[in-house]
Amino acid sequence: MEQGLGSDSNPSLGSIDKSRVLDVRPLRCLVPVLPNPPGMSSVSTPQPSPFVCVPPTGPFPPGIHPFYPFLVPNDSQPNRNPHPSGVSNLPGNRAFGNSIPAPVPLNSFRTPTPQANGGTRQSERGSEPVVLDDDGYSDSLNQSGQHVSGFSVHVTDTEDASNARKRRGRPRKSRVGIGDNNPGKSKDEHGDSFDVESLVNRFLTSYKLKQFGDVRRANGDKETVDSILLVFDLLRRRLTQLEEVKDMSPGVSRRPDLKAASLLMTKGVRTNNTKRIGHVPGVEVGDIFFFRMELCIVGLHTPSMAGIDYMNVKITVDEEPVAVSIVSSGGYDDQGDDGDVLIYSGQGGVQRRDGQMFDQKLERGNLALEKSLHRANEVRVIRGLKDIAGSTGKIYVYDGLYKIQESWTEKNNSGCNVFKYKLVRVPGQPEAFTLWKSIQQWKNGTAPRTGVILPDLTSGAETQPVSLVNDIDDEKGPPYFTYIRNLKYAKPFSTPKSFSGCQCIGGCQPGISSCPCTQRNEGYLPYSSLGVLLTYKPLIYECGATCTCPPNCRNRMSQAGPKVRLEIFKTNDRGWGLRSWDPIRAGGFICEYAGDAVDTSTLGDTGNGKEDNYIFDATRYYEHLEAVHDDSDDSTKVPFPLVISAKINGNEARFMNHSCSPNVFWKPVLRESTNESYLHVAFFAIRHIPPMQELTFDYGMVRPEQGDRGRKKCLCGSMKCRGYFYS
DNA sequence: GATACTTCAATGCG
DNA sequence: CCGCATTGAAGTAT
Repeated sequence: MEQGLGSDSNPSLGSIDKSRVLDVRPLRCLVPVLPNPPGMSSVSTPQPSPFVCVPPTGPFPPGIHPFYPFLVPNDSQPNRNPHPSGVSNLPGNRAFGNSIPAPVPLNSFRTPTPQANGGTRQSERGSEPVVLDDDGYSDSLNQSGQHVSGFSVHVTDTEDASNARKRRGRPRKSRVGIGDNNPGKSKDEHGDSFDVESLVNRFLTSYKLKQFGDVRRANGDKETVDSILLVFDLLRRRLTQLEEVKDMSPGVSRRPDLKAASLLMTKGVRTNNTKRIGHVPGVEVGDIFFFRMELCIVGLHTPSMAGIDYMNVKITVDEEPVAVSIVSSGGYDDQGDDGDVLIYSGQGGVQRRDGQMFDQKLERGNLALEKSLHRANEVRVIRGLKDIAGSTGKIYVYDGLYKIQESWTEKNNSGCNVFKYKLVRVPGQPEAFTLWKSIQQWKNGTAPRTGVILPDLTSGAETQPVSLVNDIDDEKGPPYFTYIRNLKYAKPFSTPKSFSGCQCIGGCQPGISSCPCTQRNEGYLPYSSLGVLLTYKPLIYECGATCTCPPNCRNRMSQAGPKVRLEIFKTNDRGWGLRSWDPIRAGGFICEYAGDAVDTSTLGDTGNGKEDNYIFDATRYYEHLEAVHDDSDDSTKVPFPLVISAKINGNEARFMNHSCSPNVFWKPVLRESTNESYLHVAFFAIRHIPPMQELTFDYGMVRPEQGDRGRKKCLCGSMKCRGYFYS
């Protein structure tokens, strides 16, 4: 099938377009020279360049297009390349046979600690030294050891802020005040701009992103990356909620993702701003994303649409483009089913207006990939997959570093030349994309999940099975308990005045102001259509027994049970734990805490008697995980006396372990009917959670009057670990 | 420095 | 559930 035209790996093919092949011809052994990487001059680490400066010498070899400014150095060049992996005999160099000296990878900035990405996913430690001030802000240190801080949001001289000024001066359709022709003005009349602007500021304060120096913008760390992604998605969800109640005026597209990113970027809130080859600090192999803009604001892949990201690297006098990352998500005819191998198509060759095809050219990203091939540089690979949960939309998986092994051109269906690049994953990295493939096989039955003790703990009670797995030792399972779907009450939590419920046909919809359930939630539905939490309110009002809407109403999210495929598994050192085969996006519903509601008036008597390790206590002190809530209703911060025991009856939530750096939080949910109302506890993802990452939440601190009962040593291993927790 | 151009998005409609 | 048109924003190139 494949034409193999102009293939480096198939030089024997005769009838090919020679002129085209010429352009693809490998660059010959360029010696990397990197005295001072661009963009780093002001903040560079005081580290001498390991590279040797070799000026261009000699004539161009015959056949080499003069496009390349470099020449073949003589063979006595010293090789002080610090890169660990010896690079030689790359198939891509076959066209030049054995006379090619080993290509030397071009390093730009070294990721401060490659370990941050090479270690296990469990590690939550940051990759850069961070110093805590008195004020608690984690500022980086500059070269002379001084704190770099004092970034003022409105007036700075940073590149980002000046860009922001430029943008502000020019009217843009995408500004947040929808339909507002004077962005930044008339905030009184356009409530949205004011609300959103103050909301952003509140987020930035809460997540310590206001003190945001150039250093932190240039180089990220885990905490910074997490915070930025967190704020991005909180903003995006709130904007979604605000927009979905409005009528769609034709010609205006709803892009909360772009708006959220734009709001952050105009304030200079982004990180890993300086491009680099190799890993990006704060982003781990296996991390997942749901929007291209997320990749952009954390510096993993900066183009908002294009598939190839590259940077110009200075070699003596000239510059040379080198690829830093690619996104493979189905836009072209890539082949990546082999897991660790990816055949990536070059860019271009299609007119976006009319879809007309033509030959791809060796320019831009294609040229950068070609250079990276002959430099033997590593390229970050992000794999885009279809999001199974939401039929629309994609998931982007950071699959780590690859090396380009060879390149060639092919004819596509229209007979036009397309560049192809064969990338092979650098060994020794944590499993990422291949794990997704394994899970897919577990699901469709083509490969067994090892260590399964019980395929479905719920016995079909839930729409998704919950399996019990132990693939590390002989333990046959936790002590016996009865699976129940919901929290059980001996008596109603409270009796409301009178709540007749809604009559929404086909489920509650946004923007229906007459819906009593919408009214209870102050005008907005608390969940998106995909089951993602949109509201910041401290209490969610779901539809209850007297509502006539169907069970799949989106305001019955926690009643419907888990939508992700959960697994109870044996951990290394913390007993049994909970994790998900499916990715969970930030704000995504996971499950409720089922069990028996404990009569708190008698808790003191019974609690001392026997050990109960399956207690959920909502009366404890919990840190503000979201750190924000609408200031309109402080009154609804309910200190409700709910205690649940899941010792005898319970669901998968009873296996969720504690962590001082959790990825899950809980929120109270009220389900009301005419005469009774019941309070429940629902769990949601704090951030995007990749498959098979353990789900944990903060068990909270007991109040002083509760004593030290249940205090245990914490093994969560996070950087912020308190050292203990209360079971 | 402004402006044009390119681009493996994301959405909503028919 | 798809194909299609539409609106987009960042970064690079001019």
